[in-house]
Amino acid sequence: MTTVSIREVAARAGVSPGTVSNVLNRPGKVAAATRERVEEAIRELGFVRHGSASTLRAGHSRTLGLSVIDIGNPFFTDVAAGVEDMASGRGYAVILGNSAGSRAKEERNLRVLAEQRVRGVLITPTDEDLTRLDRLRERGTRLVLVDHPAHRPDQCAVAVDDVAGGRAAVAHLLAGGARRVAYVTGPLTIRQCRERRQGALEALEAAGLAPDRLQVAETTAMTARAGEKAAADLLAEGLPDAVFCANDLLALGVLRTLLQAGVRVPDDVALMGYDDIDFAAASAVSLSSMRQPTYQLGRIATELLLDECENPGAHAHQHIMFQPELVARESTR
Amino acid sequence: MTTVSIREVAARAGVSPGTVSNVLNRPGKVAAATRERVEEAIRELGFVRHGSASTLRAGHSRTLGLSVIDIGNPFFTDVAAGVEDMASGRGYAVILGNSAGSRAKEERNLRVLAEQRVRGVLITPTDEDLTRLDRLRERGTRLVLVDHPAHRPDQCAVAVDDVAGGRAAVAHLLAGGARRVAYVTGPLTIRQCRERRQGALEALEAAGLAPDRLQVAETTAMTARAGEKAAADLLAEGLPDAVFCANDLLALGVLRTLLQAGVRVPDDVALMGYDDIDFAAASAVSLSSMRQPTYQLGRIATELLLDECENPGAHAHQHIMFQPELVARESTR
DNA sequence: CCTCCTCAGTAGAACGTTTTACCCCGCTGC
DNA sequence: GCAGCGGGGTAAAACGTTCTACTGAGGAGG
Repeated sequence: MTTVSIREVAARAGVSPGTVSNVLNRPGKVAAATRERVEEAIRELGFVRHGSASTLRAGHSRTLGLSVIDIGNPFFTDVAAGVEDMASGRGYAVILGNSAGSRAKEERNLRVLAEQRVRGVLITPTDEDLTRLDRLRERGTRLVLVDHPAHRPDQCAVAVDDVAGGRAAVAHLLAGGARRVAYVTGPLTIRQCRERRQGALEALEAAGLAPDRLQVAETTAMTARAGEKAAADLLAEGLPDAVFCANDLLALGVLRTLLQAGVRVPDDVALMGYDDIDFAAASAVSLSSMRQPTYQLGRIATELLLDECENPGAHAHQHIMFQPELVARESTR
Repeated sequence: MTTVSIREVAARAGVSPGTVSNVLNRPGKVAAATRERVEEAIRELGFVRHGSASTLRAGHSRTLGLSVIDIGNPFFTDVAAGVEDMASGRGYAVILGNSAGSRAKEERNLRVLAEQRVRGVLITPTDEDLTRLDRLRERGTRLVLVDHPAHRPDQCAVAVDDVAGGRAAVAHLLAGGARRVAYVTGPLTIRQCRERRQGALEALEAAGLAPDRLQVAETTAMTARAGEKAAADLLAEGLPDAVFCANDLLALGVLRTLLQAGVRVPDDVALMGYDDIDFAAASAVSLSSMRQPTYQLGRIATELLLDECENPGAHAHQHIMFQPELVARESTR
């Protein structure tokens, strides 16, 4: 219970508290002999630096905030794993916030992060109104957008080209012979969903087909359960030649429902997901999907953020855009 | 950049800093009129409490630590979702640590949590040596074990009965006619893996079969990839009647490899997983599994932890043990 | 009229670091 | 012999809260 402070370490090592602080933060500035004495005292007393005191005085912490849309989605856990690896390798802690697609929850999480005075924030925003993010930046919190393009030049962002992804996915379905395609998507307030639709439309146009060949089915969540519901609706309304889903969770739900209804995939209906989560390859009919470099996304975003935090002068803002990759499996054979 | 402090709020509202603090922490102690003046000043200035200063002075923070074994495993993300919901509902932030099964990484994460002076820690330990946890406790950090039974009475723990789970799983396989069972498991240093094996052996014994009917295949990780490798080995050595996997990720890997090799599941080999992750039901052959109340696990553990933190006097330590539930699907028909 | 209480609020000392300004000492160069 | 310098260290003032002890003001009770 009694927590040992820098002062006691100093007393034991026969130096001043300032020197202990130097050993902790700028070991080079301390003579080798004294440094060893201090380090020994630290070990003997089991001293652990009080992060809050340090943050308070130094004006910045060694924690990052990570705000994601759905922690249950393997896409985001892969991103989170990348973030966590990079951050903890550099001695930073990560505070996780799950906005669960709700803007209110996202705001609550950002508030918590602001109170904690995190050094920087990695965020996949739930919607397009990024002014509240500017407010954070004004208060000195660095920000990197993840899986979202930059909304202003003086900012880092790491994203994947969703229009290209949607285009490639639907082009693939059309190449397989489909002429009527359903797009099962999460809320169109989500940028990714809109852009993938945009790409889908471009693919139709490139094939000389009218835009109304794309039948849009919007769900309220991007989960397998929502996918099941959407598939049930499709069954009731009449099936298209192919279904393109805005992510793999939706696609797995669609797949499950279609198979249960005796629909053959891909013979009756071809199916494409998005994200290429690990489970896509293991599903009942293995799922074609658009692969994204998720883990890399997390790592690189974190690297940019830490660079911006630690070398504010030299830092050059970057807008990185990855290209997704088509992975064709049974569901579109 | 210039951060507004409690002092400026006080000046604007024409009160002392102490009163502002009271408005923040004990609104009841302040007359309604003054409180409103203060709240207005807070709004106008965009004041956000400095969490570190608060922690430093008050002696405890409003953050919890969560240390899990594998953030890529849906089992743990479900737990994490439960933790996050409960914690953020009560105004706490969650610092996430992924030990990735490595003890060294777990220790590094715990160190970070100690520095942050988190109010309490939720942890699924990577191994059985819990003395380092006692060290945390001595320093005043409350601790709740998640998916692990308590190692001492003065401590809360929320777990699921793994011996019963292993027993039920293998009993189910034996009831289906299997006489030789392979147990594909992660490192046996992990308690869950050992106890499920124990249960498996008990099931054999109850059926009057010798323990050597259980062929143990130990992998280095509990991932789909490790499962694929284990299945390849089984194929080389000669297949058993049934395979019981220590978790669903392993089982999905095993399934994928078996099917690719032309083995029919369940006709040639029956297969059981563990955890009943969402994806188990959607796999090529839908997977029988042992369901655990994951989200509840996270919620309840957090509730116990917060109770212990906030009412240290009244708190009664609890050892909660859930029972897993058998979910039979195609892979064991 | 005096004492005692409660209510509402204040002043000021913590909390454990980091940082700034400064000191001392021995050495170098002239 | 002395100015100048740099290495190694110290003292003390912050940082923004919370908390403890205290002050007045207004009643209530005797």
